[in-house]
Amino acid sequence: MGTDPTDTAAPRATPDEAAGDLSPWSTRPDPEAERRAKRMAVLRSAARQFNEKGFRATSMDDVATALQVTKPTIYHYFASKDEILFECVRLGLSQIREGTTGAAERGGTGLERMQAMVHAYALSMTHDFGICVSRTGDAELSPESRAKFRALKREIDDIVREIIEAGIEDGSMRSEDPKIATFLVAGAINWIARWYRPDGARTREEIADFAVQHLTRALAA
Amino acid sequence: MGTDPTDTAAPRATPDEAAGDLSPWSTRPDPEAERRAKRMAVLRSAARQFNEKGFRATSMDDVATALQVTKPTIYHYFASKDEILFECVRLGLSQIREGTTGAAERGGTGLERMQAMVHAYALSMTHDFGICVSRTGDAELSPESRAKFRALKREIDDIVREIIEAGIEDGSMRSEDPKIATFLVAGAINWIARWYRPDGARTREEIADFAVQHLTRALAA
DNA sequence: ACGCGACCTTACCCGCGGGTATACTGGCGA
DNA sequence: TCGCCAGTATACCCGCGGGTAAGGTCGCGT
Repeated sequence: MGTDPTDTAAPRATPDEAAGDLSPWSTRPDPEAERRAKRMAVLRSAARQFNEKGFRATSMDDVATALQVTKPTIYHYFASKDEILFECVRLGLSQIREGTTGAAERGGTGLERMQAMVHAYALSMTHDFGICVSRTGDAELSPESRAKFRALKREIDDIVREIIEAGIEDGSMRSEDPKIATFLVAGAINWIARWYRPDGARTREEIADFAVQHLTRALAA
Repeated sequence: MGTDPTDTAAPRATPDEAAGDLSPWSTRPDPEAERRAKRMAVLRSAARQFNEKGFRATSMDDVATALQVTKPTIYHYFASKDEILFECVRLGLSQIREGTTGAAERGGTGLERMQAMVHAYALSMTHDFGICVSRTGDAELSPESRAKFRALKREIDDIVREIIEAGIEDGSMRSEDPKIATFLVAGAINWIARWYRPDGARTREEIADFAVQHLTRALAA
């Protein structure tokens, strides 16, 4: 049993000093990178099932069995179902934010930045966590998570609105009500998550490109 | 008790013949109109709560107590929670369909019909049952209801797409992919249900008017 | 060697909520 | 005056699912 010398690992060099844990030697199977990888696997699997069956209709047993483990294993990595959902939408929102802020900070006219922004945003809506953002209603989160969720979504809306306002200011765009225009644009993009299918007639990129074309036409001066 | 002659009704004329039940005399408190009114009250109350808290988070007790009755009373009028949700979305969808088909069948260019269609559709998304349509995911319905729900939604999409295609044909509109354009337009409109608040800065009509202006600009030739 | 701690299991708890069995009431027709 | 039926209530059932208690195993550092 325990006496079997399964010496599968590489030569274990005795760390000549307490050189921290950065040494590429040390323990082979990684300290906590594995933990993060497992957390990530849980989130991916959960997000996919949430998107398919809905959050409430997906039980923790569903999440666990999809990963071939049992429920308490999941709870070893996450405190609650709410935390899992929140992490999913947080990941989705940070991906969207990276894309949209990247577009906002690049050079060019407002219209050009808008084009880059729509492209990045639309692409995000075809990936698991982005879909999760669109499909998750405020009601499914705990009050605290809901507050953070709303704040993060609001950030995205603000970025979009600021780009539109900048475009109006520099004359490359026009709209009588940038606030409502923002909601309509965001709605068209968010809704992609509801109908996009990976095996559909169009690729992600084609959809994103078309969304850019269609949505900017409504605002171009 | 029962001897109290509460003769609140109009003079009860003895029906001189078995003249059916169409006579405006006959029994005062109506035969089944009241039943329909009560069913409708249940649906209204349920829809509002579904929109506010979400379908799964709204219990049948919630629906009942909001109407100052108890659960079995609700089940006297509806067979299941699923039926209630389905009736809500059916009402919402038929309202949308009336508006959009009305627009499709009126005269004028494709663009003009599109304007009328967007206006009616957007208006529907600011009313209880329309909001219900937008917020209800396929996953919350039973398999049978889900199939019907999808078929009805598909009808709406078809109407929108046909208007767009007609507009392209008559030269009043242009788009490289009417199918995806339909989804983007429908998405922008459906999403209204997610952010519209009756006490917001804009009235329903203002929002609908602006949606017309914004969304048709993306497709006008 | 030994024990400790990370990890994963089996087995369980318990509240919530959809739905029901049953019984009471009041009004209408005969 | 009797019974029937629509309508409503009280009290209950029970399965589902989030979350936990407690124990086993493996691999590491000492």
